Amino acid sequence: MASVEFSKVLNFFKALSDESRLKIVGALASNERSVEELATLLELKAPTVSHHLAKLKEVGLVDMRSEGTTHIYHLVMSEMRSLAKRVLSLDTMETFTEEVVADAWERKILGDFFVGQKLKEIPASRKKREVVLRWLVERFNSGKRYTEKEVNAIIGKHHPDFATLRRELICAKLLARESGIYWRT
Amino acid sequence: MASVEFSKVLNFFKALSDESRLKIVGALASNERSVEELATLLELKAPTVSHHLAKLKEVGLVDMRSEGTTHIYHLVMSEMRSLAKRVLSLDTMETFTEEVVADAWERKILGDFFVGQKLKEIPASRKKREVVLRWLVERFNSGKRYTEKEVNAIIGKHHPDFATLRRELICAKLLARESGIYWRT
DNA sequence: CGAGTATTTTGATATACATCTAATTAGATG
DNA sequence: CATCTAATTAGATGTATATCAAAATACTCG
Repeated sequence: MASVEFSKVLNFFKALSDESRLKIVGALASNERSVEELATLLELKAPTVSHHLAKLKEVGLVDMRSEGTTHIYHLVMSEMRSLAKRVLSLDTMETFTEEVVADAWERKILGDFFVGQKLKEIPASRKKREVVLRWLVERFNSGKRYTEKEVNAIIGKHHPDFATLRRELICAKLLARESGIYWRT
Repeated sequence: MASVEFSKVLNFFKALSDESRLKIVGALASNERSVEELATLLELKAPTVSHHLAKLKEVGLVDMRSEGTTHIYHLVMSEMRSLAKRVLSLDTMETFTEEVVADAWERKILGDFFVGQKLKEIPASRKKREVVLRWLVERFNSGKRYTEKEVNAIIGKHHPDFATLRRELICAKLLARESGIYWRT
């Protein structure tokens, strides 16, 4: 379900969505610093800072080197940049909700409004109506030309009010008409 | 305390640090969508989605237009880009922990280890010792040259173990020495 | 090895907030 | 105006997690 890319970006945001952690990153931006040092700067206890640093380390935004018993943390700018760059990309974001799911809505609507081939009623909302219309227009062959009678017959198989639906199809630019002849756009 | 810049960036991260909201952004990346549509896509109830959209709108990442009773939301890419760009900047981050606070740590150490002008003990940790040494070197005039006896006397006013401290000052490159003569670097 | 210091881990507490249902508001339709 | 649909708001509940104190671990030095 959730791609690895998605989790990575989500964890990046989670890591930086805390006031203390963002301040830690700020403090490390100018200098590497020890835990106690950060605790003093942020007016927090050492265990709290340690906890935050662990989270930042988990997503690779900071790293540590030991000097005696002192642990000195520093930013990993490459990771910072790489993640921020990814966020900038529309392409990346689009993958967050997979295309498969993209039709879930339409399928639901069709399920709601159809019993077999019969349209129960014409949806009131424009969005839903559009889904039904796109389904309807599939009953027509691309390229083929239809008289109004033929159009009415085809639509009529699915709902009695063929006139309204025909008009809607034109309005939605799914069908085109010229001097009594209809065709798919 | 917290600059407006800081809050802006923090709220940006907070807004995107939730799985559902990140998916919403993903869904809106390819298309504008209604509340109900998003609810179907994410398998959430409409009120939940509404709640998330309100948060995203608050930070300016999405905006809305009404069409009948339907509210259609869309991404505000300019805001997205502007905020993400800001995050990339080291300069921005450095302002998160203000410079004023930057000395808090050093002041605390000095308070901990000094009683008046007297150094209670030489800090064991390198970091703390360095702070004390930087304070000590301030007792010397820049440019002036000192004999070892003079150096010992000055340091001796603050702590009996002038020999250790003198060596440390050299080692930390705060004082320089050549043929028995010392000066500030 | 024993004492001291820096850090981390553990456990407890409190707050923030994602989610849901139910109730309300607002627009459209007949 | 009554009704229907879409959205939002209010209220309730459960989960996640920031924080701290206390205990455990790791390293240094005499």
